[in-house]
Amino acid sequence: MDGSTPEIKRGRKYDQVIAGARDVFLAQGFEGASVDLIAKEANVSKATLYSYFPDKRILFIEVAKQECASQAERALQVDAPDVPVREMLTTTAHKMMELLTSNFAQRIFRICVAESDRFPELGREFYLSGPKLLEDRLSAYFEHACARGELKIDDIELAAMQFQELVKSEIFVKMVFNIIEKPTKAQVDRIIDGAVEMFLARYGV
Amino acid sequence: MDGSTPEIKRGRKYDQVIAGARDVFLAQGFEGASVDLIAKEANVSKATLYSYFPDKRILFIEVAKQECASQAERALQVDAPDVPVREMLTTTAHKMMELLTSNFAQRIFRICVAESDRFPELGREFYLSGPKLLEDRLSAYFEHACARGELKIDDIELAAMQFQELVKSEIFVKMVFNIIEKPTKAQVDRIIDGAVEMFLARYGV
DNA sequence: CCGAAACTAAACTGGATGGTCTATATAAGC
DNA sequence: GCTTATATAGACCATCCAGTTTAGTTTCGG
Repeated sequence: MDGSTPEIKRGRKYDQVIAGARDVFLAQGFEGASVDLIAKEANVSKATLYSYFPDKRILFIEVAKQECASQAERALQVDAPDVPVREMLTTTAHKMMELLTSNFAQRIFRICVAESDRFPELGREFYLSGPKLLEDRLSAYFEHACARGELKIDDIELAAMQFQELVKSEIFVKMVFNIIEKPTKAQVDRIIDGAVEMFLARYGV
Repeated sequence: MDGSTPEIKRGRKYDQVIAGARDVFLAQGFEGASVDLIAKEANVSKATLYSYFPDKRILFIEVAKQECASQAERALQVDAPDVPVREMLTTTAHKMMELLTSNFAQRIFRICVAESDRFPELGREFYLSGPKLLEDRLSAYFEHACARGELKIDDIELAAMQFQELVKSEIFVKMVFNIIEKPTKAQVDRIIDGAVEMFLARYGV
């Protein structure tokens, strides 16, 4: 989307390095990923890698930030403001669920949680490009819906967060902790219907 | 509580080892904690430590499991079945919030998330002694309240999970990702009141 | 086609760490 | 006081890994 990554770049194999690093970090986490493996995976020599990035940490946060930003944008679209509320909530919830249950989201979530002590800016990045982004989009929609008289909400931000949490409910937690592998369609529908119903009971007109 | 830990134990400095290991693992995670440091922290020689536990992994899951089990029991009490619903929801939410925002909970959550791939049983343990335990207790209460006619719930388990998620909403996430250090009283009240209100709007009579 | 810039493979350094081993010391029961 | 079980310090080993260096090779603009 932005054509060129600003700061530390130079040289033609930059993209290979990033791609290789992404794969390895995603699969193994920060500690687990060895620079040798990243270099091999990227089909690049270690020296080249180190000519781009002064050290492993910087490579890591570069990759992680990039990944957070790109993925969320893709998946967290919210319907146009004029779609009826129930429909909008349902489709948004399904999109969320798709993302939440993806292998990718699970992995990056785990890494961000684990490393957000060592890399404070990483936690922040994840939050902004995930939960916060969606909150903003939902808020914008809710604003319209309130104006239209379809919803009645005092604290719009709160409502947006609540909806997110309701959708995450159970399934995400169970997946993170390896209780289930993938939810069945029935499980998903139960959670989503429950979330929509609850939301409308509270904020519907 | 149980007097003696069953399997791998032998020798009189066992408790010291566990205590030292708990401190170090909690502060540093699995990889970050070196066995030398644990031994030093426990005032025990490395040889002694290895005479109790065949390796670091086993020491780790022993400690982690123990910690999951003990802490949750303490904090996740739910009011007696005859307390009015609104009151019960509010006090339970406050207890949850206390636990969720504690340094301890943050640390162990992070560790369990990070390591539940490497140690599948750990994730399971955490889930059972945390979210699942509370779900069961809430469910039991809700059952009574339904019978009493104070609530009307079809899917009680779902309701219990939903309430938990609503309480966790925003604050827990923000803390995990280092957006905020500790919530203010105002923030807490906003979330909890919002959760209770929403729950009652959906399931109140 | 030449020369600089980018890249490469692989050896190497230095440091950390899990786990073992040995030789010694304390403590308790007899 | 002697025996046995347990604990101790710390040296030691093998492994792994981040990061550097070197000596040689590819790529590509001019």
